[in-house]
Amino acid sequence: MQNTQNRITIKDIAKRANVSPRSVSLALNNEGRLSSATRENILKIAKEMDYQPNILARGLVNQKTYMIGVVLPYLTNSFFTNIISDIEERCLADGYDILLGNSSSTIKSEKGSIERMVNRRVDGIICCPDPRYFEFYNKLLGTGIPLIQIMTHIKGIDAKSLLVDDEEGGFLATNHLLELGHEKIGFVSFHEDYYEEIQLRGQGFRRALVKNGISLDLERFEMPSDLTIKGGYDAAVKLLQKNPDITAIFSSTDLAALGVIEACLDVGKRVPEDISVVGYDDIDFASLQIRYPLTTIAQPKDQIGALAFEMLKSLIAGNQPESILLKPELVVRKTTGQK
Amino acid sequence: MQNTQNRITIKDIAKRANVSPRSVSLALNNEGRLSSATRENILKIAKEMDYQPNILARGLVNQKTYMIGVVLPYLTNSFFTNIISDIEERCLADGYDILLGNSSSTIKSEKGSIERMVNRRVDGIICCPDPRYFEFYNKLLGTGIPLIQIMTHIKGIDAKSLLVDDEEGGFLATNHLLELGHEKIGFVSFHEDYYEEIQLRGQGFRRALVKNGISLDLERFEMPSDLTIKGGYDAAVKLLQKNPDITAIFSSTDLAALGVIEACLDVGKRVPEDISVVGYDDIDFASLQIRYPLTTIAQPKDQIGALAFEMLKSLIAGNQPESILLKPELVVRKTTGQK
DNA sequence: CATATTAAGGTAAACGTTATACCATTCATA
DNA sequence: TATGAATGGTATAACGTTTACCTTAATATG
Repeated sequence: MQNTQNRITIKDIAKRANVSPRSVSLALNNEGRLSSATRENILKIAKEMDYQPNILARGLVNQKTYMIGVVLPYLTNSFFTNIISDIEERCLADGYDILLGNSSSTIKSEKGSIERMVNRRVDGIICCPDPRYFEFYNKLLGTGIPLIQIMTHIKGIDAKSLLVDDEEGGFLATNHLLELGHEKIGFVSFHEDYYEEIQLRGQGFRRALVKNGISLDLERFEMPSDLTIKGGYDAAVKLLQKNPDITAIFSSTDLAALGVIEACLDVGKRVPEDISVVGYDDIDFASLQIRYPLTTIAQPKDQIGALAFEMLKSLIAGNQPESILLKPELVVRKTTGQK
Repeated sequence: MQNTQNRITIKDIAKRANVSPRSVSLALNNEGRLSSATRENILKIAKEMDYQPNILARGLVNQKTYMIGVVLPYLTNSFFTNIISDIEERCLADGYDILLGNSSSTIKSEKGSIERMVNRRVDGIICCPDPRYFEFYNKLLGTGIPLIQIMTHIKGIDAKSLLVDDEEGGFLATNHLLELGHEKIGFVSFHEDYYEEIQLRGQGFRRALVKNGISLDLERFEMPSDLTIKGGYDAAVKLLQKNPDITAIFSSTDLAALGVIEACLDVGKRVPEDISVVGYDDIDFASLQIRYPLTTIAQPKDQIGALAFEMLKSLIAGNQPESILLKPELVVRKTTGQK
């Protein structure tokens, strides 16, 4: 099948309307000085011929594509797809489109995605940068492309960020457990240290302990993990072995929390009667769990997409938006209870 | 901040290399007859200047954008995001990018998304069309744009489709229950009839009954629902009221199945000891359920994205790929058991 | 009535590529 | 020694818009 797409151009309309291409352009964009008679005639003909503007050509001369790049990890993670969905909604309203990129698999894919978007001359980029690529992003920003980093950020690069206060989140989670009377609390942390944000959750954990005058031997109560389900499971098993008197566990992600709960149940502990579990992220399935809907820290995900787009738009318009730090919220469901 | 993006063009390189722009183009695309000396020199300079091709300009002259549009409903549904993720992976390998569209909210958004993509001159579209928009799609296809419909299809339009055999899926689910000895089986159906695919699940359900010589009063055993969690919950409550002797329920989606299970547990039935539940889709949280991992029908989601892209590529290349009907699979987990 | 102003629209050049067509050389061949 | 092919390159015109800069005619101004 030949692609015989609608190739009506502005010139075709011009010919039919007996005017110059310029007049057609003016009429279509409702600009300039044209008699309303010609203007209306042109618009009528354009409609008749089912004219569709070629946005490429327009972009070429305007130096503006009305496309933004969105590069997030884990396109299958509902947390990120919620954000994309929100951004998309905002984009539409402003005539922007989203060029999608996935940074999850490899270094190559994150840098590759961004480079492709630059080549496509997107007007700006929203991304969740891997903190290890300082050099790359630093150079990228040197070219002046508007970029907003969300959820994570790279220290020292010249880009505004939209973050959620992970330290506060860690504090909220832990404080909730303390208020329920728990004192022996396990913490499932992340085994890599380059993501500052996730480490901050641990700082919040520690601050809450200190504030409540509780001192724990962190060598025993903190267990690093890759934060997958299996990772959470293994971490919980070890925590319970080391500390049989544990009555609560705070997991750095919901996914790992799932594993934690499985592990607790498998060793015969009831949740939350014998052991309370708090997750982090409020990922979709946290609320969708049958019988074990997860108590967790919710990121304000319904704001993130929209705010990020606003910031980017402002940047594109030449302004200097401020970085934003959003506050997380505790969502109490059924996996935590009184000690 | 001014956007001072990298605006090195082919002409800048030409000047530095003392050759014509044409030669630069040839060198960069590794075409034509150029002495290896000049070719290498050009490439070297291009690299030094950190040249990035302008894909817009290229697309304008080639009449090819190397972008494809992907328009799916529910960007937040992991089933669809898995597909997008797979398509994206394939795209990359072939130098394509994805322009994202969401058709979930309104008619306007589905048609709007597609129209925007056409204006952007995408090389092709993968979509999940709403069967009610026959006219729109029919006209669209008249323009010759390559389009592949996945998961759903519109009867009578000239577009190839990639579908999964929902009738077979319904059969598999029901047959599984019958093999476990269940005879009084409830069925949660979809309350709208325009999605032929979902109705087919019901046909498979009925075929399995007939094949096993079981006759049920479908007035009593089939319950229409909107297939949300709440819808599933309500449907199950009604089914159990009408038929206290029910020992199994087949739900047209996993989401509704979640509600079904909640309802069963709430009226004091154990799952699967007292009542077995089968879902449909194998959505992420089906396997992520703590204690209630769902027995369900899995769509071959790891194939769909890749196959759809291959079909589209073939179409773009001017070939006529065949429509494909994939087979679903039964995944037995923990919500079904012997009667 | 001469001149300035303005309304309405045209011409042609951009934007950054690639494609078509053509022009020089050089070198082997009859 | 013409002739033809191979080699290495260039000039120019697209692609579909927008825009800077003209032109013309009509109207206003004094």
